[in-house]
Amino acid sequence: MSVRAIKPLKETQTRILDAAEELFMQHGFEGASMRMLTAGAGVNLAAVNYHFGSKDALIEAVFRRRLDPMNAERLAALERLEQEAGGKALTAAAIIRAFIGASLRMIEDTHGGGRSFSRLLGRAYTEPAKPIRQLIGRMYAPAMERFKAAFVRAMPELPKDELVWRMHFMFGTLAYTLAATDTVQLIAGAKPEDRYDARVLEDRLVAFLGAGLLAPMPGAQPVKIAA
Amino acid sequence: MSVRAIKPLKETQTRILDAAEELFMQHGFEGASMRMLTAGAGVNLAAVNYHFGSKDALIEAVFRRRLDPMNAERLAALERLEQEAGGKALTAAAIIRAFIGASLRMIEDTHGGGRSFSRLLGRAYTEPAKPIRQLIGRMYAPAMERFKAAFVRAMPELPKDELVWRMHFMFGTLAYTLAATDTVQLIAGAKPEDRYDARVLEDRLVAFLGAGLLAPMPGAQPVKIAA
DNA sequence: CTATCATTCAAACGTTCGTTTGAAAGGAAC
DNA sequence: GTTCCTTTCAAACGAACGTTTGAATGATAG
Repeated sequence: MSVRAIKPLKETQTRILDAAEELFMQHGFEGASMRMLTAGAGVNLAAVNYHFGSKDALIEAVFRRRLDPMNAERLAALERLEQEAGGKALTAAAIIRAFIGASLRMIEDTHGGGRSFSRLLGRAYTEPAKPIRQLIGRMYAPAMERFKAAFVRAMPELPKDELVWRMHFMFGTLAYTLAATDTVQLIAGAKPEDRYDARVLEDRLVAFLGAGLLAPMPGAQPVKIAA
Repeated sequence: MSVRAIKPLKETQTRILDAAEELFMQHGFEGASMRMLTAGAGVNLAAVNYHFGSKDALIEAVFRRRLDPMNAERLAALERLEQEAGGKALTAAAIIRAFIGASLRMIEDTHGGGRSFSRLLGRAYTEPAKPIRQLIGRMYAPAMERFKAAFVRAMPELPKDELVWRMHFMFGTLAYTLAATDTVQLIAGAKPEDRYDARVLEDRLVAFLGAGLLAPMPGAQPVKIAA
């Protein structure tokens, strides 16, 4: 662990991670072969097994590199909001913004590779392979608990069952928006060029999700909420 | 094309399609091998290539079998609504219900295999493989055009750009809800047992999505809509 | 200069992949 | 009974997969 050991080691590992991010996004985890990955990174075929141990371990490393800081940023944003508010309740819209902001800012990170990762992340939620889903679930768990509690405080009159569902829906919207920036063009008229303006996208998402989260309860009269 | 030719042929093809639906859902398109698929269907390894030509053609057949009728059902529901309404404008909620109903009813079809397919469909939207995405897009195109027009009539004051985005969000919520009924459990407290009650789920989705679609425009004051 | 050690490299490992092949099976037509 | 034709079957195809190996490489420490 001398000076020598640090620089070239990190060099190679980083190049592999960057290439993996891009190629996993393009071809999926099974579709991107070791030969593809190492060729894309400009390293020897054996380098992934040497530095990470296996392909599965590489997949985990790809997620861990971005997801841990991203969730930390989320939590920091939420705590900043709560401190600024003193004891007062936050609005649902503000909490949503804290949650999705970290994801959306990554879309704009074109040269740092964040954009590839954000799309990859959007796809990972529906990945068939169980280990990957479990990994994602584990990495998100602490942040989700915190945000759920924040939403409960912001909307005390909304039943917990319903909140859980609506957070689920919110997550789906975000995941799909991240994943599909370049994929299925289901609706004619979508303009790809403004998809990557994170600020506009954030406003649109907050408007849509905020209204959805605060919607009147499904079955009952318009204002059953006031109990 | 005698009597003989029809019965056993459909038998084998159907068994392959059923097994493929289930196994593609569990392992993904690349993860489910031909040997897995044919073993699951109880047919010879060569049967897929004989009846469908290739694995890719099988994937297409799996989607086509369910998706074409599903979109036809969607369009029929919309037209029924419009006829019932006479010349009057439909509500956004009613249109949403017509759109998502066909998908949700499939979740409840446990013995017919529809449930496997609905989850598979949810995943296909974020599939890395381009041919699959293009296939899905092509199959949805006519229905999406129709529903977009219906939403425009129902919400004439909403700018078209914004509508396209909100339909995109709506689609994401639906796709994720279909795909994730058994996958990522991001939010603690979600109860799997009531996930498959399509009627309750439909009401919840309509409440959430209806509010989102009708949300005030993002940037401006609460009632910029009235222009 | 020599010894050490993390890293890179070309080559090969055994396995599994999707597909093809040619023969066997078996009912229908005459 | 023989011919025809669709379907099934066991076996094999070459290609690509993730991983392992043992020798070269090259910078560092004594």
